[in-house]
Amino acid sequence: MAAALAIPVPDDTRARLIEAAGFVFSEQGYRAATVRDICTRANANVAAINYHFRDKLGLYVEVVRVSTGTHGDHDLGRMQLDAKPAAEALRLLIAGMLERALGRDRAAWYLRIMSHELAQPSEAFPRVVDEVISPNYASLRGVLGRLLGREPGDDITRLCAHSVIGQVVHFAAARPVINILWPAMKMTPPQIAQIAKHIADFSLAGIRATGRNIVKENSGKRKI
Amino acid sequence: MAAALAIPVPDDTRARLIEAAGFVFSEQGYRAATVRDICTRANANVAAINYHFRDKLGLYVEVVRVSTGTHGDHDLGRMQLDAKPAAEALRLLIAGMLERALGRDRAAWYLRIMSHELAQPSEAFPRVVDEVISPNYASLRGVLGRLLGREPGDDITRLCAHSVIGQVVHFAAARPVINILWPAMKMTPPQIAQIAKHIADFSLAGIRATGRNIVKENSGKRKI
DNA sequence: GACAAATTCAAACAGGTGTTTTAATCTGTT
DNA sequence: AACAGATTAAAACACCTGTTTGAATTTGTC
Repeated sequence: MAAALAIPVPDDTRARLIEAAGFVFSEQGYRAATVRDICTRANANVAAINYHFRDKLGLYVEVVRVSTGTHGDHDLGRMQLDAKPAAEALRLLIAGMLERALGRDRAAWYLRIMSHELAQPSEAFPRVVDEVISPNYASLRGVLGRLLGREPGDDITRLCAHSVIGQVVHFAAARPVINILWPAMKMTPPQIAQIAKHIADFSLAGIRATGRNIVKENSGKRKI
Repeated sequence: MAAALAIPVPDDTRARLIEAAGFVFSEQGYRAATVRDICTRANANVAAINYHFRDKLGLYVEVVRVSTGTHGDHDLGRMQLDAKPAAEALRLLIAGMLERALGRDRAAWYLRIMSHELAQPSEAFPRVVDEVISPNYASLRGVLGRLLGREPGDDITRLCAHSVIGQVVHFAAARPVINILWPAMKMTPPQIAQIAKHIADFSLAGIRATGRNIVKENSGKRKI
């Protein structure tokens, strides 16, 4: 936590480029971001990107690698989700994703870049899905499977997983709209915690009801 | 309904441009779409856009205007939501949004363009929010307010509204990722109906639990 | 200090973008 | 048929994109 504040402006060009690129890519997405903008913010020459990362895409995958390596599924792994009650694990997962997504530091890059990939897949899309989205999706399905008493691969489990992801991603990605529609919502830390609590409460009720209804309707296994 | 199928390829250039632009804008967003691509699909000259709509932005706002005028909040108004039980109204709202968003015809433009605006606001963003998003947001909050026994402007009502919107938008916008993570989900009409039912069940349970929990925690009015 | 490698820099490149221009063509009216 | 206006067409425009070039500068090593 303190370390992030201790390295506001790295001294070597390569690190400065990653820092600036992480911000710009997470703000505008891969395609809309321009190398000139990134280089200006990094106090570097236009040719620096091509020298250090071969091309724009090379810089992008490096940013993705860095942001997931430091704050991605490794973090989720360290949470030791399996050792906790499923409901507690879900609350931690949601709060963790939301805080990272709405923060201003490097930890925020990861989910914002993902939401841009959702809206407009880049050339690195297959790789991003495989290395980042897929494992996190699996973790979430694991927790939800325990809550539902179903397999992680079950259709019901998957539907619930997407309901949770959709809420988190929406609060992270739709901030410009929310600022206009709901001016009182300033996304301050306590407000973020409140949102996380809401999503968790809302989702846990939805998950429990979904499990109950499905069982009620059809007491066997059900496929869509 | 039948009328939409009766006009697959309009004969005059202006209409063909709107048709092609609606598809391209909803697929790629305002910025990533190119006028040359649109004109090629419309069998029109590159200069046609500037002649008929002044510039690219003029064509865009016209597409937005058309898609909301024919299938936007007017449709929601025609649903006569107030005359129905709140839970029923919510189910209709969700199913309506999802079908329009995942369809292939002009009705799909509207929500897809909105999701692109969320990820990357265009120059027309304030206008789009005012004329399209805001009224639909109000309709949804009205229904949710009835379910929760709260004002449409209440913080709890707003949180629930965003939970519903987030789920719908996610299933509409994240289709490329879902195709990879969940190959069995082909988004066929029956599957879309199943998703709509899931979101409605999930959300109704979440809404009821949210109302209950808030009242339980604090029996007065509560502000975040 | 001298040399070689690594790094930075300004400039230019090729390709794509939205837009404008100017002439050609079509359309409807007298 | 002839004219005037509306529409289309090809070409060029100015600007921005990512990338490359080749020289200047810095850095590390003997």
